[in-house]
Amino acid sequence: MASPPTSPALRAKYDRRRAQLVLDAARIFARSGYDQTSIAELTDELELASGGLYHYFAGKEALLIGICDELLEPILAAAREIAGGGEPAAERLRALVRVWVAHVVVHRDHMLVFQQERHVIEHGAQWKAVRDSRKSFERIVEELVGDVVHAGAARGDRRVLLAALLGMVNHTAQWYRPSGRLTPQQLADGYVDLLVGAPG
Amino acid sequence: MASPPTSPALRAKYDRRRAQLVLDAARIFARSGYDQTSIAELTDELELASGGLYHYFAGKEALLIGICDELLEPILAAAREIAGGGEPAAERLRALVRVWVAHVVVHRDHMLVFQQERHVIEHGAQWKAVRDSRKSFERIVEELVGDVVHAGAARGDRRVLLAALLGMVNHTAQWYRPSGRLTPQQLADGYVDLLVGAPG
DNA sequence: CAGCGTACCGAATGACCGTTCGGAATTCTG
DNA sequence: CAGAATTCCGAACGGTCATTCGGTACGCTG
Repeated sequence: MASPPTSPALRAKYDRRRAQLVLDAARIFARSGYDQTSIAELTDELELASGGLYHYFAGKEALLIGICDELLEPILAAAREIAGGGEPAAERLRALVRVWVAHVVVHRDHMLVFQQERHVIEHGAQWKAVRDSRKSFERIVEELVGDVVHAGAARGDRRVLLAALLGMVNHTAQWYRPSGRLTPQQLADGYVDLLVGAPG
Repeated sequence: MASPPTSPALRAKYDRRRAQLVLDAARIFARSGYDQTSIAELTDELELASGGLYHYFAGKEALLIGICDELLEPILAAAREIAGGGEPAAERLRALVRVWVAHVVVHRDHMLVFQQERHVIEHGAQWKAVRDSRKSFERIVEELVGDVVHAGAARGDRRVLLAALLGMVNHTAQWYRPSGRLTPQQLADGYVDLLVGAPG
């Protein structure tokens, strides 16, 4: 991999190009699989020669790390902000699930790749940062669910509620299509209503 | 791949050996990834020379098909039986989720491999049978959820309920460990209680 | 405009991988 | 026990893959 440009203007352009490549790669990997997609196929679709890719990434795995970073970092920051607010726990939970579901819907490709390559992420040495981000996010959700339970607003065991919530939202990437009739917010509210008690 | 033995006694032994290999392969693939695991690594752990594997399987992909079959066929049969019973819809749903969660817990490795290789299964030509099984199962769940909604026992939109249920149960494979404090049945009941209305 | 950093190219390379196959060893069968 | 079927071996093969690197063209900077 070449070093990024030194001048700030060129550096910004380099970063933008790099981020776009990550975005496109996520789409391709989500459709065809990370391992099953060769560098040749990938660069064909990216309209880049195989060597050109290595101008931006140290290797194929660096692309994967880029995809995970684009996925995890924004939602982790949003979650910290929302969970730390002063509103009642049930309201914070609803707000978090709303932005979370919206994030999953927008980053569907990233999610699919992330889930596909779960075992690499869980075991590889250079994946610690990604694992930590994921764990931090889940801990925020866990605490928030605990708060809701403690406030008496929840409908079940906190471990079950947490597992159910993580499952519902993560699974959304597998089936949700923006062309459907449910908006992300309706979906998020539907999920939260299952957890916190509301009229059937 | 060699033909299976003709004599019934030997055929049974052959089938048992084959099933055991599928089981062990599921564990190895779940841990290390289907694509990232070479035949050499796989056969090392199976304590079988690389050539020996091809006595039982036409190729690496046949192993994957075996894993999916072991996963889908029993639960599909059970689902048909339960969903077709005469009990009230909510009871049938609870019964189904109980055996489903138990099945997921026992076949955790199969589930992880199945989810990992989602895109292969969704797109490959020789995967139609597996896709159909999966689709059949989900349709049974979908109809049963619809029945529960129709009976007035459910707590939300039927599309949301279906997505939530599929998400919760499938996601269980990602985190559940038999050494934990929740039994599969407690977990299943917890999931169902979220959907059908019960005291908070 | 000079020259230099940046962006990209694409053939070459070496490693690895799934599969094959001839044969050895073992187990069944009559 | 003889012959046949079965089970397994493991080196060899052809193909594919990620990565490298010397080189070219472009565009920014001074």
